[in-house]
Amino acid sequence: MALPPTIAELLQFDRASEGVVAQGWVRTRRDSKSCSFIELNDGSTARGLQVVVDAGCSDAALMPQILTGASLRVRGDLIASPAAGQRWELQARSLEILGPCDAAYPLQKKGHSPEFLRSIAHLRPRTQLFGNLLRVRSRLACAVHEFFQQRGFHWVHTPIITSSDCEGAGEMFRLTTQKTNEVLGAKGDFFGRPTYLTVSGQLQGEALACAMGRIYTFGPTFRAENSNTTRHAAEFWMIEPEMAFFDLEADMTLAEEHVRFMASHMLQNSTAELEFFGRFVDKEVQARLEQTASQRFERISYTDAIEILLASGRTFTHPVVWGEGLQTEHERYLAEEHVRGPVTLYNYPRAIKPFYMRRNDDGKTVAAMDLLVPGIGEIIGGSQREERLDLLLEAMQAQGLESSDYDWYLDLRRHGTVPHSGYGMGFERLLMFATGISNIRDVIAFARTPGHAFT
RNA sequence: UCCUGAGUAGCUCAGCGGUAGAGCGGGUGGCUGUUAACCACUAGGUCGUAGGUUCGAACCCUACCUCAGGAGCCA
Repeated sequence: MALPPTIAELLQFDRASEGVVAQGWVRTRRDSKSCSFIELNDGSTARGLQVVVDAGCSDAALMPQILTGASLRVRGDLIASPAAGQRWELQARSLEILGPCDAAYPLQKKGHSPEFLRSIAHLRPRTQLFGNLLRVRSRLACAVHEFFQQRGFHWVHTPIITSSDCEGAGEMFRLTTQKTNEVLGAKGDFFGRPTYLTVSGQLQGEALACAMGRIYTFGPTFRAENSNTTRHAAEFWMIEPEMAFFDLEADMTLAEEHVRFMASHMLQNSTAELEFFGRFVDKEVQARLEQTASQRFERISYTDAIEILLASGRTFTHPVVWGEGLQTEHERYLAEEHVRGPVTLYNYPRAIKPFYMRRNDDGKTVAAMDLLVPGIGEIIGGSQREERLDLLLEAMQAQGLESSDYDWYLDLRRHGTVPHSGYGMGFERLLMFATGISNIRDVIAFARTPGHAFT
């Protein structure tokens, strides 16, 4: 038995066709003396199907009940549209209301504010904005796999439940079956030790890379930071490649190729969605993607970046000092004004970076890199990992970490250690870059941020 | 968590000391192969909550709640 066709499939027909069935939700209805026009959408495509119901149609009497939001099944003939605006339209023979929709339906034909749409997360997927976003999200997720699969990477699955309480990436959500007053990780607790939701699959990813060569993870990640910004969520999807025999140079090259690949993919495969985002969300989005897809990325060492900032003649709110982290205003200046495009910063001071990053020969810096894009800021953060046991132990000690907590991780350096590198890319941040949507809460269907875990 | 701003009709907002308004959406009628259609009429609001100032508060003051933007942290 054939699958019911989507509207996207109907619109791709190359000839008129009698007796087709279309199903979907009503976006708008317009009445004329001789007929009514219904725009029907089923999520398969940005443009809906125009259904024409002649006044003489046996089901024309249903028209007053066909309000925005109602779900319909329409049988009719797909014909070339005599009017401008669409190639095909469906001349209805019969209509069936699958689910009526009353006047309390909150979505209208007009645009809504993102804040209002967030309050109806279960209905906002029916808007054009979210339909377009969710289709892009799906395609770009596949594109991530294409990118890595073409380059000999293996997709691995690192655990979501983790027992290392210090993966070096922020506050963690505790996971327990204990009742309120019992101790996390006590004897009766499920795992018999404290467990958390993962903040990064990197450490396990290193173990897998030191066997499989090139691997990547792509899955949910959890951070319990009380961050209230347009770029942070408590639950987000992260892509973390980890490569044996890659130094920082190769790591940066891969990261740049990755961003460029995603930009090209968006331009080639999501043209209808991109046009929508360019019209209603961000006029610059297409130009930015084209620039990213074609331009060579700049690379600037941290030390040179400090020089550039000092020479800029700008007064920044936060002082520019070698050894301090770069503030958002500094990163914005570098990406948006100095380079005017994507830029990779590398070789950061040792003191401000985690223990696992590889110490450079100067003794002062580590082989770390951040890839910044205009408008979003950091989209990728990565490093070459410290593969030398003695230096790794030294770095752990300097940061007050207990080496016995990382025994299995240190073991990788004891048994056939190799130079290796990796990075993390925030998938939602990539989507923000690809669509121009400026708030992370609007690129994930059901966003989790501090105080918000509804739906 | 800190700083700033905002909460008025289902939605987007105007009103900023003197009897609550518009557009959209809903209803009714009209017009038109329409394209976020158009025209007329109509229903719809304890002005975030609780106090206070005043003859009188949506408007001024205080506290709280909620939301947004910026910062920190980062992906």
